[in-house]
Formats: sequence, structure tokens, C-alpha cells
Amino acid sequence: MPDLEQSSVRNRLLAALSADDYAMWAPHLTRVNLAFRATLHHAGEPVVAAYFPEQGYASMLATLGDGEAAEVGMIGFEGIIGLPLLFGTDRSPVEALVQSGGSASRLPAEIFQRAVEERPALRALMLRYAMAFNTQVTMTAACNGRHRVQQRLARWLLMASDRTDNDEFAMTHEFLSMMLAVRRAGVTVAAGALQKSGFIRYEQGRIRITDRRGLEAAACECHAIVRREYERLLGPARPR
Amino acid sequence: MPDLEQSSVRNRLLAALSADDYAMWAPHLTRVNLAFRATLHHAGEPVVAAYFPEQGYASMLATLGDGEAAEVGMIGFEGIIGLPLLFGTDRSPVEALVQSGGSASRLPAEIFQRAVEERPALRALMLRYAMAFNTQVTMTAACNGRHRVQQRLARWLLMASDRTDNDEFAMTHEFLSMMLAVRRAGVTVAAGALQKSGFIRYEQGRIRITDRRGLEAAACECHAIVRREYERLLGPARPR
DNA sequence: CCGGCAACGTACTAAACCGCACAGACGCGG
DNA sequence: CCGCGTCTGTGCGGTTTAGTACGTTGCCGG
Repeated sequence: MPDLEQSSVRNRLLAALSADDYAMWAPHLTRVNLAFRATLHHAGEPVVAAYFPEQGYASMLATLGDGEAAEVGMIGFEGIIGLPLLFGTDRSPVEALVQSGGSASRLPAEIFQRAVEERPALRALMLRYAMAFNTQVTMTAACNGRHRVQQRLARWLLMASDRTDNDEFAMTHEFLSMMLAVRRAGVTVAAGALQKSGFIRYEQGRIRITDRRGLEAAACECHAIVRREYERLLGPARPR
Repeated sequence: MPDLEQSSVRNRLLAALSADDYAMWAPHLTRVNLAFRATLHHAGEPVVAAYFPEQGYASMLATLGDGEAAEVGMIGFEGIIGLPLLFGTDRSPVEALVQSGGSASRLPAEIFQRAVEERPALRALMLRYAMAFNTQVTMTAACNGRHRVQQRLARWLLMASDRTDNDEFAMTHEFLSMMLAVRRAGVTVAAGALQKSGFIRYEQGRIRITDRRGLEAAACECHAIVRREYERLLGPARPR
């Protein structure tokens, strides 16, 4: 497989690497399919590779004792899946589950960890992303405690939109209910209200954002706070 | 002020530094008082120093748009307050508020950041701690979504106990209600139930854990998961 | 010893959400 | 175009928590 040109890479972290750092990685990067519902790493098991999504995104799910799980963060083309490697460990109690299929560049764990040790600029970039992602998890914690289902649903849709650079995605109420840790029927009611207001439109497993401004107003501030932090640390997102 | 002997340091990160790394920092460390209710850094404002608590602990509070705040993590003698510095930034939307007074070693931001850049072993230690703290925030996010007030209260008391190495602390229901993002009256009811079961005992602003095993059973698994992750990454806590 | 304040106990109504159940709508394969 | 599985709409009773309010207890300073 030929090396991928850096200029054709959509992943924002890979694109932000210096030419040198990218060239170092290029021979080790393989373009892989991100299959819908694939698990990139399981809770408590070794993380053997880092993934830089190009299209699609994955959820980070905290697994609770009773077999349940709750989403704590999302990672798309702006980030990297496999952050435990950056922190010098190869496992965590978090599972990475692909929610929207696509593709990613895969890098073996040893290559990633060696580069993080040896390349200060690369390390700094990854750490800034880690900070942004931490902020996302932090606000999820606060949001889960304070905000109502409808606000959280609106926030969730905006985050998914940011991370896929898309206004429409395949997504059932059942699925959303697992992400938000609420009942399926609770999602139906909240989504119905958002649709009635004209912010979204959905049918049979597809949701489309029809009024982003409105949806932003319906969401809690958590989305805006996290988004600002991403832009501060990683540069502006492309305009929507 | 004379340099502090590393052997007399209670903070587990400082104690775990190599003698070399500690010696490098010793001239810059100042022992400061952690005053009850002091803010070590505000949301959105520069972090000018890192603090290594010796006694007492601080809460990390995510500030929401409406002026409210919710606790997302706690840092005591096992950690460091000022993690944004490790990630190469000097601010975050999180506030560090002292919840139990004590003392800490203070290190100016520049000194900390330079050492993180230049000293791989020191950096690795700080990153492992950051990973452990992230796990704490992650589980808080999941816990806030899934678990009931009484479970969360039990978990919170156990975490505070771990971080102060103490079974008793000054703490009102009013205060706990802010930490858990619930009503004050909700805490009274939950705490009353825990007391009735004999797990805790409290009166006028003091809470004491009287049956740690029982309290652990009453808490959700989130506490055990986080504690195991701390031990895995940072070594065993002293037995309780 | 007494007044005042902070902390805690409790009660009531309302809202949010759960658990469950079931019916209708859609869409795809045969 | 028919059948069946998936997805969505809705309702009902029950639990949890919010919001509010007010009474009681205990500490502390005068």
C-alpha cells in the first residue's frame, strides 16, 4: 500500500504534524475501514494501535460494574482513538466503539509511543488534543448531573455533527437512549419536541439537523464550552 | 525557607520522583497553606502554579453557563493541582477549589512545564497520574448519568476519605448537595439512610465513616473501579 | 443563660424520568 | 404486494428528584 500524502489526509491531527513527523509515520500508517459497531479497544484490554479517523467517529464508553455502559466522549476526524498510549499505559476502563462507519489511519502502539517520547512537537500536539478531549469528558460529567434529556440530546446531536462534519446521520432512538443513559421512550419524546420546533427532522433511523442555530439554543451551554476549547487548543474548525 | 527533605514529603507524586528530579525542584518548591474555600485557579484564567497537596484536598469544578458548577473530580495528596500545565496550556474551564484545608507544595508554572519537557521520567510519572485522574472524571460522568443520590453520596465520601487518608471530615449537607448537584434536602435523606444503616455518623458539619466495608457496599462500583485504576498506575495506596 | 445563626429534619406539590406495554408506521426481502 | 422485523408514538403507574417551606436542634458569643 502506497504511503498516503499528508495533504490528502482529513484527520486534523495528522494534517497538523510537521512534514518530518508525518514522513516518519507514513510507512507505518495503514488505511483501515472503521466498521459500524466495531470495537477498537475493549475496557481493561490492551490498546494495540492508535486510530486517526478520517470519516466516521467512535464513542468512548465507560463500562460500569453491572454490564451497562455510558458514553463519556466522542472522537472523530479531529482526534485520535487510543489516548491511553499517550499517558504511558496500554489499557483503561473505557471502550472505543465505532458509531458511524468510515475509515481511519491505523498506527501500531509501539510506533506511536516511541514518537511521543522522542518528538516534542508531536507530543505537544497530542497533549493539546488530550486536553481538549478531557474537557469534553469533564463537561459530560457536569452535564449528566445538571441538564435535562432534551438539552442533552440537542448537545449530543451537535457534537456528532461537529465530529462527522455532517448534518445527517444514521441513528435510532434506541441507540441514542443508550448514549444518553435514558429510556428509549424518553428519546422519542425529546426528539419529537425538537422536531416540532423545526430544529431536526428524522425518520426510521436517520436524523438530520435542519436548524443548527435553533438546536444550539435548545442545547445546554456545554456544547459551546467544549467547542470553544477545541478551537482554542487545536485551531478553528471549518465553518458550518 | 529551607528545602524540604523528599523523605518527609507526604505528596505521593513528589515522593515518587527520582532524587535528581526532586533536587532540581526543591529550590523552587514553597510550602503553602491550603486555605478552606480558597480557589487555586479559576475557570478560564491562567494557571500560574502547580500545587502538590500534602494535607487536605481540592475539588475540580466544571463551571456551567448559568453560574452553576458541578464537581467532576477530587485531588489530594496523591496528585497535583494544575494539570492543564502538563497538557501545554495554562487555562481550562475548570476551577480548583479547596474543600478541606491543609498544606501543599507550590511550584511555579514555568518550572513545572520546563521539567515536563526535559525530564522523561518525571513526565511519565505526571502522565500516569493524569491518566488516573482522567479515569476519575470519566467514571464521574458515567456515574452522574446512571446512579442514584444515595449511591453517589456513598461513593463521594469514600473518595474524600481516600484523598485525605482520613475517616472524618468537616462537611455540611449543603456543601455535599453542591458537590453532587442535588438538593440539600436530598442529601439529608440519603445521609440519614446511610447513618441508619450504621455506615456513617454525622452531626453539625462533621461526617465520620464508621463502617467502610458497609459504605463500599452501599456505593456504586464506580469507586472501586477508579481506585483500582489509581493503584494500577501509581502503586498501592496504604492499607486502610 | 439567652438570642441568633447555621445545620439538619421533614413535609408537600410538581416535574422528570423509569419500566413496561402495546399499537402503528415504515421498509425491505421474498 | 405481502409479511415481518425494526423503528417510532403513546399511555399508565410508580419512583426519584426538584422546589419550596418551615420547624427543630445545637453551637457560640454576649
